Amino acid sequence: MAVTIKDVAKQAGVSPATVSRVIADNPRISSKTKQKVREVMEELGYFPNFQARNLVAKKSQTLGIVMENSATLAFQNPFFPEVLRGISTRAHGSQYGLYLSTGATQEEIHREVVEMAQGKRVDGIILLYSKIGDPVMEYLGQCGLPFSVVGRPYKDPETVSYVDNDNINNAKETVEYLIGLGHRHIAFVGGATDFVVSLDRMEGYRQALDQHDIPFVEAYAVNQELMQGKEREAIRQLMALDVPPTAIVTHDDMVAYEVIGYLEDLQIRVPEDISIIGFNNHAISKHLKPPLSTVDISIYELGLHAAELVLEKITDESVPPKQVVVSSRLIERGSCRRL
Amino acid sequence: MAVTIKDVAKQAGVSPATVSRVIADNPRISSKTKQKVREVMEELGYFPNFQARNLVAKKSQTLGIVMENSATLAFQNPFFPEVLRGISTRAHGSQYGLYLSTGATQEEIHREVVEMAQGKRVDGIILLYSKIGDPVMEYLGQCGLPFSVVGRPYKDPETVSYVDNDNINNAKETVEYLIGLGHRHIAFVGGATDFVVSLDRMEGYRQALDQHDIPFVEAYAVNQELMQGKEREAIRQLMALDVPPTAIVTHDDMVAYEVIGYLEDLQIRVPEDISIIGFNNHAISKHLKPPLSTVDISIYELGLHAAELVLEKITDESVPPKQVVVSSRLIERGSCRRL
DNA sequence: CTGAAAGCGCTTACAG
DNA sequence: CTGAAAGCGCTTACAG
Repeated sequence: MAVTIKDVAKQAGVSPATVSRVIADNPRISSKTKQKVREVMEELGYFPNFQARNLVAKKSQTLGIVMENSATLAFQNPFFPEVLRGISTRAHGSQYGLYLSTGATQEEIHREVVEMAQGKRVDGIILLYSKIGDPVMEYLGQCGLPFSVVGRPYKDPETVSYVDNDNINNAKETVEYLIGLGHRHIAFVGGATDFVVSLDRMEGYRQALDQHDIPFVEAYAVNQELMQGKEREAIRQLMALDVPPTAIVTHDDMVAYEVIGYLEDLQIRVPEDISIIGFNNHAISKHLKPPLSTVDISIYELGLHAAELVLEKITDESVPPKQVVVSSRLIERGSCRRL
Repeated sequence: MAVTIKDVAKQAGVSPATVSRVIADNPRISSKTKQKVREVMEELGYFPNFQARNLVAKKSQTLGIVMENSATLAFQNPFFPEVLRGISTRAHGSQYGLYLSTGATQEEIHREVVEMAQGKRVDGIILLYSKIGDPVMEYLGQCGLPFSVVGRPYKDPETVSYVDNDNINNAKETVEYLIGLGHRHIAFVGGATDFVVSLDRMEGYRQALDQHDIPFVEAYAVNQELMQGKEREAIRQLMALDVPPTAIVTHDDMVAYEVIGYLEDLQIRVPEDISIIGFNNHAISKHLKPPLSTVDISIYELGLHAAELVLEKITDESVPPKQVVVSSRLIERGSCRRL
């Protein structure tokens, strides 16, 4: 059996209550007693039982991390480890542990979150994505548990603490960068349209076109739903248009790599024949040929702030919801050319 | 306050013990009572408190994941999310949760592991790396907590449950593949030499050379310690040798990308002037130009088995240590050419 | 400055 | 088939 507070108490000739106070470094305990108890703890190899401690303290010193695991997408993308690194760093600084959701479907995730919250497994939750009509976000909003979101909530964003990039502006500036290079026929390959980030980037794309009096061409705007897994065919069709685009903005570097591959198969060269720009600045993007121009979104910072936001809420429930915008920057490399 | 077992008991007109038994689906409870209790649970929105339940059950239904976080390396590498996906899938299947270590230094990690184990925070641990003289592994071996390792332990491997690739053979076959293409001057860019996987791959490299009567050239074998962060310079020196290599094996795809970049700066083309092969088959490697030949090590499977192994140990402490070898395969793409 | 007692929310022999 | 009681390992008013 593991050594408990009672064993220490007996050995040190004090009461369990005193041992408990020594652990908490209660100032009302004499330093002699503290020292004695600490020696015994050392000697017996005592370690506090978290379950017991958390049960009475009504907290867990743990943050729940909820991610989209469906289709293994979140895991494939380097976004996840990097945001986790940010969260981990901040959580560790406040002695918080990390508990990961493992569910694959939306239902499983939802159930897990309810269990985490109701079962008092975690003191707060970080939601790593924001999608439209998400029951998980809905539940979090109601249940009262502190939480933060990476990404702007679709509904009532001002009522929740979240961290995000200015995705609309990012996309806008990205498109304007291409316009500045002389492009007028710019396509956009977006992500799943139930994610807010996808909507925002599409919105920025449209805004940029609008402001520069470039008509929005339906066929230039592609997204995951439209492609239905047939990315190759979608790109083929895009390039087979009467007026094919001279530049493509993709919502993620990984997608950019794929698109570049499809284009090559069509004997279309980047950047000679077409310019490509990505998003998220993966670690390998600079090693590509041509090196991929992209938008760095400071993923690590997103994680850091997400953790900071929940931790704030946990420390003081009454703190009003807070929104943090993390800066992004366009990184020019070799995948776009001036027309 | 959250609703407890007592509230349910009162409302249902039974004792708390009965409610507890209904939760556990104890067969000795009449189905009428069960139904009634379940209705009340539903009605009141009851959820069991994990802390309390775990305290008495002396288990946590949680697996601890311990990773190397130093220098942010583990996080950058796609290995981590993929192995986590495997673990997550298996753990979820057995209703186990995942608890992540957050420490950055070896000392912090060690302390965390001791806390996880002694504090009964987790029922078992998966160690995501194997290095020489690792105090964490040492501790795990002694403390009696079920654990498994991704990677062969350096000391007494037969006494611990681990999953690994046959790294020696992988490297050997990789080198032999290059020999088969007519290469005789083959360099090896390895990882940190305190990781067992690095040693193994180096060993396989030497074995292949030996068996084909190719002398081992000291200057051809580079590793992380030797380079000391000056990878570019190391590659320059390598190529400036009197007899420069005609092929380079790198211990990870990410390293291969970098090396390719440095080579290009030296006006050395891949695969025309030199062949390159990587390890671990990152998702983007196929999109590179040239597409990177590499060794796929079934990372997802590694995670799956690692979880399986701890879970086995947790279910039955007496089960003997088990070793699983996960298959790997060389993927020929465009980065190597026949001499 | 320290201890006895109650209690956190649950489970599980022990009775009946 | 069900309940009363003890207990998991800790913390924290309440006394003194």
